[in-house]
Amino acid sequence: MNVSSRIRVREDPVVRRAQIIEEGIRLIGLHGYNGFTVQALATRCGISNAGLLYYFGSKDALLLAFLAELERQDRELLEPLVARAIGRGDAPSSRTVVIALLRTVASRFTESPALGRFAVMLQCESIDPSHPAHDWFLSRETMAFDMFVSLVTGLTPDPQSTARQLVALMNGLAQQWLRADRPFDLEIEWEKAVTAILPALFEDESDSNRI
Amino acid sequence: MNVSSRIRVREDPVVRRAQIIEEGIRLIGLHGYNGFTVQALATRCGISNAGLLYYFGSKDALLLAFLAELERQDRELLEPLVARAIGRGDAPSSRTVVIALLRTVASRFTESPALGRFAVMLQCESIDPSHPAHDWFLSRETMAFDMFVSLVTGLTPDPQSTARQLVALMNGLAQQWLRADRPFDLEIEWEKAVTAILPALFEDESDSNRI
DNA sequence: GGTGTTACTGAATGGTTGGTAGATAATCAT
DNA sequence: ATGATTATCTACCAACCATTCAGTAACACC
Repeated sequence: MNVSSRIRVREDPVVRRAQIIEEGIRLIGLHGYNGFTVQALATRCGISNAGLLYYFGSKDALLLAFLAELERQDRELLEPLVARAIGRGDAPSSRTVVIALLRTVASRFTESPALGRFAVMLQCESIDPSHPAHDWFLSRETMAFDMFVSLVTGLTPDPQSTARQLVALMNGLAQQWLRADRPFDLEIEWEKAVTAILPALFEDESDSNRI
Repeated sequence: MNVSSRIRVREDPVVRRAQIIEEGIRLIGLHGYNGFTVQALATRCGISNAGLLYYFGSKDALLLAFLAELERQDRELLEPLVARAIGRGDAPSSRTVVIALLRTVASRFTESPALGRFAVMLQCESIDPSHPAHDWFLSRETMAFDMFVSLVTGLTPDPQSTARQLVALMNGLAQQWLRADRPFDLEIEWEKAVTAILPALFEDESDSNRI
């Protein structure tokens, strides 16, 4: 099955790159890295196999580009909030900022499900130490964990465990939501879960740093 | 790379089947169904490609056998507890039985990590509707969810959400534990998490069915 | 020790994979 | 128009994939 049945279109390289990355993230989110083929991505972009590899020389290079895009979007969305929430690292974070940050963590999924699915899928697939994204996700998870720890410090007696629980909950809920037999509202369920795990966050009393 | 360099060994079919299933679960737990090859499994079992398929005629048939084994072990471990915990469905479950059941859910992982890894891996990979295990895991998750709902009813004001949170937590914690950069004690963390999500379960007051 | 059953092998199947080389056509600068 | 650049194509490759089939050797029983 070749592409020549259609007229050859020559796309602006910037646009094509963006298209490849977007569709690639969609495909890997669906089938994982192992279940994903260069051919399938090329077809979906309306170009040939070789045409695709003209931009990204190999399957691994494609994966790296997708991961970079994930990191870029993450940073773009979270960085300002994290900066405000963690601040100098000493001062306790303002509760409203923590709440905003936690909300954002969930809305990332509802606002771009394809990227969320991509992250969930690869994070699981890359448990395998020989997976090309293993190290990447290892460091990503470590960073996320540390971020959560400093976020909940002062709001819970055991920040390590609470942080771990929050990370676990977000992943687990997202996975349920993606399978979505009888779909549910992810943001509402996430808020309920955070309330259960971190009740101090929503208490009205002004003696905030107790517990 | 063929097998003939060694003397041909003829194994008891029952033993060989068990070996194939065990090693297969190990391999899929590592690389997922898509990243797993019939050749690799055969090699690891010390037989040829064709020798493997003499037992299970196709890659899909292998997967079904592995899933059946997962279900078998699950049932063997959980069924007596579930029966005691749910009972007739009307009577509220005794708290000690619920606690025991929740503990078992976690110790499954620590006691046979390979099977746990297999379940986690496939559950994620099978989010894809075209994955051969998609339907299987859909019904499995539904059943687990319903089980948890009837388990926590009477112990929490919102059984649906609490059940969802417990399922999410178990999956999320297990995934963190499997990646295990700085490993942690899964059973302890699970107990902490359950305590946070379901505090009524561990309260000493005897007016158990409140909240 | 011969015979039957069956666990297993080697070799070959056709299809798919990621990747390469050289040709070609669309666009741009002049 | 013309020529240079480059995005994309066709054609091809070797490796790998799951699966098939005709044999072969290990064992059980007599």
